[in-house]
Amino acid sequence: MAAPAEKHDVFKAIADPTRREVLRLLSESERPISEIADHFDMSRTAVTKHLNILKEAELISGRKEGREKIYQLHPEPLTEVKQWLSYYERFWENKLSMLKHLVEDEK
Amino acid sequence: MAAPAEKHDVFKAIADPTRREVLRLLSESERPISEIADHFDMSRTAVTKHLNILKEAELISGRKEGREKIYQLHPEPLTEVKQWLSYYERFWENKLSMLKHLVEDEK
DNA sequence: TTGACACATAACCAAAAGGTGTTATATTCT
DNA sequence: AGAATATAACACCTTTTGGTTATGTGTCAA
Repeated sequence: MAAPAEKHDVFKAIADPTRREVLRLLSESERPISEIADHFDMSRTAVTKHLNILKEAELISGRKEGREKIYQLHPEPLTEVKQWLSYYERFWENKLSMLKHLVEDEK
Repeated sequence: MAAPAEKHDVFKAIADPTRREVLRLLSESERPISEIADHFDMSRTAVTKHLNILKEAELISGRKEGREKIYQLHPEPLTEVKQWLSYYERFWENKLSMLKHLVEDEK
């Protein structure tokens, strides 16, 4: 049975600065956990927890390679955030929309 | 000490579904607290807490009008999220070599 | 095959988040 | 003035989050 798409939703996943930094690191290149942990002032176990949350949000995935586990970025779920955000873009891109949006039937 | 001891960042503010729903409600029109609370299955007190978090993130503002407090959307801080996202957009829009292996299609 | 390495997992803890109800204050309407 | 309404402020409870240390499992290399 397929994993539930959003056990951890993306918004929660990116809410934490540490996790955002992890995503940035992985956007540069895939890395093993130890290399990721070196960038933070916390234990490797704590980093692993963050990685698991990101993995449940399907923002990263890990493959085993020998005794290392290499994590890599999966940016697709971020489209959900982008779509959510696009609804609000009109409010700052054209100021007049504060009146306009009243006529829209959203949802 | 101009900086508030606990400035809620935007990412944290939008991480909660209830708060995102509040933003959506306020995007339709400004509303008093009681009207917002009617949309949720929780106490008005709990809603007020969410409003305060949104206010600290400067996503909403409230003005007193008689005995009511009217809350209004301020979408500007969302630009921070948009900018953060734009860094990752290229990863799914331009198919950079690093992410070649990502062949998942969208729903 | 023994020992060091890389990671996972479990047990535990403190603090923050998210909820409740009650009381207090300010405003409006008779 | 007094009653009703809207919100703020306060105290408290429970769950989640983010971290720790300790221990276990699989892999590589001498």
